[in-house]
Amino acid sequence: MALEHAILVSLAERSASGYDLARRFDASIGNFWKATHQQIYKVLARMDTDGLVAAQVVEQDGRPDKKVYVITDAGRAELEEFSRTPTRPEALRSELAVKLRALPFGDRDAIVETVRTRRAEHAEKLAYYELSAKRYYPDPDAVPDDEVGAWLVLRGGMRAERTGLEWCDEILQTLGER
Amino acid sequence: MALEHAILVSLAERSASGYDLARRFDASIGNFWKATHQQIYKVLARMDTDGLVAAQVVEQDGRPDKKVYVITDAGRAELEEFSRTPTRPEALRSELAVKLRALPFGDRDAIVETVRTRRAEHAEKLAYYELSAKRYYPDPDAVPDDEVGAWLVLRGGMRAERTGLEWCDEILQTLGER
DNA sequence: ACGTACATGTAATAGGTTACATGATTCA
DNA sequence: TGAATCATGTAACCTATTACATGTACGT
Repeated sequence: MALEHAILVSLAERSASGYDLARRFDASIGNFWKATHQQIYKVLARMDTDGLVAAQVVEQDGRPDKKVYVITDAGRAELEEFSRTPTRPEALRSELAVKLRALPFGDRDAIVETVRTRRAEHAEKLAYYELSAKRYYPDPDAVPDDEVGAWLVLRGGMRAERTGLEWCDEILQTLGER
Repeated sequence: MALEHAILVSLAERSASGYDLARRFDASIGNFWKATHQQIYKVLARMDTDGLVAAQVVEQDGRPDKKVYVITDAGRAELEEFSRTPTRPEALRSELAVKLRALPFGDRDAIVETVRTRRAEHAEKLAYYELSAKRYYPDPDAVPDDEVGAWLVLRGGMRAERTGLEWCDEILQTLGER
């Protein structure tokens, strides 16, 4: 399971509570790995019993107590081990593709509308990535060594969104001509 | 669940046994929706009891009997309904991205090797798609109306592979410089 | 008075993977 | 004799989603 490893990476960068992690999975990490808070709490609990992370209860005033999780040596070892295991090609599942194949058996206008919506989603995400890039890495030739990974992931995200957007345009143009 | 719909699309195109479907999910449909034969048999059985498909046992000589599944009217209605429901953005999960973020905590050489492997996979798949395109759609301006969906999906596949490949090149170049 | 942020979880269900199981035919 | 193709499934397990559940503090 790679959610485990995504959490380890996140905790290696900075210790956090389950709640904090859930927010990270809504933003930065969420750009390439989605997870809900329910799932995070569950996996975190198992990782705790497995010794990959250690929890420390922090009392706060005016706010509920929180459990701050810290990556352990075993966790760091697991992360290193993970980096050494081969990654198999991602099993892709494109519902949009299923719908395109369903064109002869479905509602063409509705499918076109779905593509328009998808196009807007790609455009929005691309704009967001470009803004992040400008903000955090104003000079692409001066990205700090320990942030190259994050930078490359951001670059990948931009590429993927741009490609998705262009694909939508091709679909709309092709279907519009007929 | 969209596996259900992928199966309906496939059966709408042509009736098939579970085994046939499993092979299609290894090739054509498998380019955008993965499923194993175990999963297909399970879902197919449920779809049968739900009345979306109907099975007919065909005896063969020299080969085991097979159950040929045919899409029913209810199945066609479900497919049309599916084409009308909005599709939410795909929840992406990129293990490669997790590994890139793990660069400061892992084995750099191993990660680079993973990227090289991934690059080769993209190249292979791209070549395969391009061959398919040349074979089945030699004239892109003369794609039959009922095959535009399939053609557009193929185009999307090519775009995605090319983008993945280019991303790998960027990663290798960036990491090679440091 | 209402919504949002903070904070952590359980329970039920759905979806998916891996391993196991069987048996005939065809081809090298 | 052994591997590949045809053909269909069960069982155990893991992963993920959706719904439910609770309670404080702060701002408007």
